[in-house]
Amino acid sequence: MDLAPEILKKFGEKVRMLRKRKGISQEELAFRADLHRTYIGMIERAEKNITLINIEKIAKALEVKIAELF
Amino acid sequence: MDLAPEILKKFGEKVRMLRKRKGISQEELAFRADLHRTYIGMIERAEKNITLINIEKIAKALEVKIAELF
DNA sequence: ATGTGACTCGTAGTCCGTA
DNA sequence: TTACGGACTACGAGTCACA
Repeated sequence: MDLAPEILKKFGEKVRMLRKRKGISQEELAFRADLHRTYIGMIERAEKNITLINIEKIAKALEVKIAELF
Repeated sequence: MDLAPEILKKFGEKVRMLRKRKGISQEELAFRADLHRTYIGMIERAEKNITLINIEKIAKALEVKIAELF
């Protein structure tokens, strides 16, 4: 991602907020979501255009509904 | 996509439902979302793991919030 | 009006590191 | 613990011809 669209920024911020609320690290979230450590960081920094399947994985790992991420 | 995960099926069905409710064709939706006609079809049939940016485009074209798609 | 196979190309996503 | 980099592979984006 060269230029981060608003939607990705919002999503990343939301993930970061919910992750911190749960008091876990990016690494721990990555583990729970079965995604790579560096990838979670990229999502929070809005550097990647995440796919639906991974959105679901993260929602489950954060124990929230997908709709709550928006 | 070889084997369609549940989340993609649900998403596709939802898009199709909302599109029909608006009484527009895949072609019309594609035009409004600035996406290709066949691509919309693939999403409704859960053949693609759609990314967040395109989810947003479709939500806008359907005039609903992203959260309403879940 | 929609489904499908085939195709190119860019990027999603992983893995190795360093600071 | 996180940011960021380079290199890599897999797969999503996007289009077409035809059924």
